[in-house]
Amino acid sequence: MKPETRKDEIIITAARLFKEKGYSAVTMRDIAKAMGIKAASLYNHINSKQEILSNIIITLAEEFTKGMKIIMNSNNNSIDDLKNIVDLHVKITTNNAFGMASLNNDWMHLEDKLEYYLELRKNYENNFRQIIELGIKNNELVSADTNLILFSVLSTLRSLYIWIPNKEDLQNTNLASNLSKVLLNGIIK
Amino acid sequence: MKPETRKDEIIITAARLFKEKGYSAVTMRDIAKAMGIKAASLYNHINSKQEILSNIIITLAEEFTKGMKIIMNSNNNSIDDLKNIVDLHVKITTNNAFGMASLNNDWMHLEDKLEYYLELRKNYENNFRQIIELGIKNNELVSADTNLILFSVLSTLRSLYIWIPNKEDLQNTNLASNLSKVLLNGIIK
DNA sequence: GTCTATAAATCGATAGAC
DNA sequence: GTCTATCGATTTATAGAC
Repeated sequence: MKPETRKDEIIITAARLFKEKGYSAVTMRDIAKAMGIKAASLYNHINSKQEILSNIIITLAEEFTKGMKIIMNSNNNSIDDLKNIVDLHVKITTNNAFGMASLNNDWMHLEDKLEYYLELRKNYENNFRQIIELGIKNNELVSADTNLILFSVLSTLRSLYIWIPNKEDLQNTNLASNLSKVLLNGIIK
Repeated sequence: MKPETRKDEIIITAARLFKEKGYSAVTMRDIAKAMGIKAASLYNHINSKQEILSNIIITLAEEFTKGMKIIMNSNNNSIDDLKNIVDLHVKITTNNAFGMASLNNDWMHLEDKLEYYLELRKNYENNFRQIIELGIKNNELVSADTNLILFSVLSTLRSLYIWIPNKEDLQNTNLASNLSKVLLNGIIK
């Protein structure tokens, strides 16, 4: 996420602050101060605080939608589909960990784009669930409750934005493949 | 979490609203309105909005600390320790899912109690890590990266508050034991 | 224990100069 | 593209009547 326009710069700065304190607790003055300008100047590039949030979240939600579409259209087995989903989350989160915080925690503050976001999220979860169900049907996955598996795996993937920035803790090299192993095979020897 | 005093009632109402929109986006008027009174009346029972948040979060953090202490003092093997940790999270979250949202998402808005909270969380994670490390050392757990296992399991447990209230999705009966199976044994057949 | 009224600070956003 | 100045609305919290 390199800023190419002044608008991008605002969005990236805002995403970083939103991650620290959440959308509602960050003021336009906070964003401006972090950029070394005054709050009024922001409005020469964006129309509202809401537009910043909307841009952060919808951009990411559409990336996930696009990635999931490719996975659904492949002819892989369920295990490989799941590995590709892990890859997708690691890749998007590594590229924009700050924005992922807004996607996870501030989507309810969307206004115009709230319904659209909820639609994208619903479709994503339904596709994810479909992959799990097919895996169970084909005897590739254990026959545990589908929603329990979905919840367990997706919770970990959605929390990646908290851990990925700490490069000391989690070596990013092969993070996706190591995470897939833990999620798929468990942790018992 | 049954309200016994008027103060409890305020805290429980606030926790429900904090879960929906986050601490910063909920006003004292919102809380009062949900209780059918005026905002000024709240101050006859609590001293500040901050005190409400602090009460919600610290109560829960101390419950986890207490539960972890019991687990650490038991002489179980690592697998049973992990199962007991899952039980602990399911139990506390089932009892107070709304409050868990604040614990996870609004801890950074703590003021006086922020340091204390961070201390409790650090100790909890260190104990958790110790259990995992011992499990790896004793050949009970796979020798994956300790922090990766900690991250993966803890992320799922911390997200329980989102899913547990949807009783349709996740049957709460045996949730803890089914979740332990998925987390420990994975999902591959 | 709840109310009305209001203080003091801060919010998002706009107008207009440079 | 950034600034100063400011508007109107909203925030937490208090004072004092009932």
